[in-house]
Amino acid sequence: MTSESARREGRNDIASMPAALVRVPLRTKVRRVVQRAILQGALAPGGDVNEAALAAKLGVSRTPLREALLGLEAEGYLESAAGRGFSVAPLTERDVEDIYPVLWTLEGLALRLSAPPKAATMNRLAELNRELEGAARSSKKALTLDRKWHDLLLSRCPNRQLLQSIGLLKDLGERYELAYMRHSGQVPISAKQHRTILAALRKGNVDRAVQYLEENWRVSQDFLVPWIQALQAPAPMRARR
Amino acid sequence: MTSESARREGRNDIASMPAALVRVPLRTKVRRVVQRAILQGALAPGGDVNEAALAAKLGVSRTPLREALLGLEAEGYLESAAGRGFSVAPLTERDVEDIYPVLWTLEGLALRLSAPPKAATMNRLAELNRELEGAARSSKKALTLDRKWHDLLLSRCPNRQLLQSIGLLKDLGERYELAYMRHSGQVPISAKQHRTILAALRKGNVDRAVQYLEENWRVSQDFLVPWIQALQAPAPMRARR
DNA sequence: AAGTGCTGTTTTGTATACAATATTCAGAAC
DNA sequence: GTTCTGAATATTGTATACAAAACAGCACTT
Repeated sequence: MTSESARREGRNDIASMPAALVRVPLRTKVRRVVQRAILQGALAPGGDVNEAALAAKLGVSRTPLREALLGLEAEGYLESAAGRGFSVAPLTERDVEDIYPVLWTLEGLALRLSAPPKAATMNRLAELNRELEGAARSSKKALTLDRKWHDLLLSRCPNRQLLQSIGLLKDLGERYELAYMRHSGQVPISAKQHRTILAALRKGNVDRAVQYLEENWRVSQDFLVPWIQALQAPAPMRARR
Repeated sequence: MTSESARREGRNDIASMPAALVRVPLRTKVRRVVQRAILQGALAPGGDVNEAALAAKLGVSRTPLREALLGLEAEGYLESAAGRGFSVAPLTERDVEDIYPVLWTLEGLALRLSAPPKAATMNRLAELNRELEGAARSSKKALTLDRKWHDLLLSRCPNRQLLQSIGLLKDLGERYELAYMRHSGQVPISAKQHRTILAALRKGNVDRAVQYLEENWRVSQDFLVPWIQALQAPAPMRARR
């Protein structure tokens, strides 16, 4: 519409130009880097963050670093105590038990709100799932594929707020999944649930699909909880600091 | 436990002392102030935020102010475009339609996860609701009471992550409700739904209670959507900037 | 009159400086 | 040897400084 009227009047259509020449603030880049460092465990859970040292390592000043850290704190990757700076949020059983129920509930809502997926999407979902089954159970690629699958599943959900919340929670969960992967060499993926979800959707049975979606996430939780319990039990000797 | 062993050894029990002498960072105080300014409309929706001016007005430097602004951006009160700073998030129909469904879904989950409320809590809820019915329909106090009621309803939910998300969403919603109040002199409260929720809970019918909870929030949404539509429709002449 | 290019001013984004609080560690007291 | 104390050090929280954009105005062209 814009473009048509513009063309009609002999002007160029600015609105539909290729790219908006993005200027990414330093704080944003820094944040991505630090977030990856946390996800990959390079910054150990529970460990303190030394601002000056980290800023130096990244080659930036403390200002954009702090802004990045504050953002990561808001998302739950970091904690901060007044006067003693930031520390990496520890991996806790409680967090796992808190995060996943919210996650599956929100994904369920998102699925309910979504327009029925197009046939092409359904096929792509099935294809992705086959890839997933083929991928090594131990590979990080499996996690990426799983994430892609879920994102595609919800791609027609019109509720932005919802999708954003879901994304944040998934990232938080991924932190645990990655840690689990590094520890056990495995990764909690369930291509089986994906198939049942798709089958239910093909029949137009959204309730069923939502139910399987919940089961899908529960698989992850059931992998993680015993692992993290074991992880935290063996060190009861040292008093807390 | 700590206190007993401490007393036995003749030391004072530091751990159970009255207060932890809280040192609140400036960024936190500033954030509260700015958040209130946004909620009360003192910072107009869509308007730009001039950092230097605001910092001067608050009597602080730009650093803690910026940290506060970034936090408020993460929560959805502000937006920021690279290179041109912060602006107050506009009030949009879309936001209302996005926020409330997530809100009632999460509150429903929280209610399901909660242990059955004690008798004393039930009585207090009923009492609060009577107060609410008594409060002027137009008063801000009604909003406060409503908030209190919901918080108490979910007070036994063990999922922190969930409660935090709910709190954030409620604050966002409150921004619309306050704006609506300032505009129309009324406030979307439904003490009726509260009664039905309590009745369902008394019968142990959580499903029913969750259903009424959804209706409760839908009342707010149904108040806000037409209002905001009317609010935005009258100005279609001016091209967007 | 609408558009263009220049110039001075604002405003943001980042870096640095400084003050106050935490932490550390050597030595004293027990 | 352990626990306390206090000076030395490190680290955070906030303020200020600076550089690079963005913005606003204005003469100039057409």
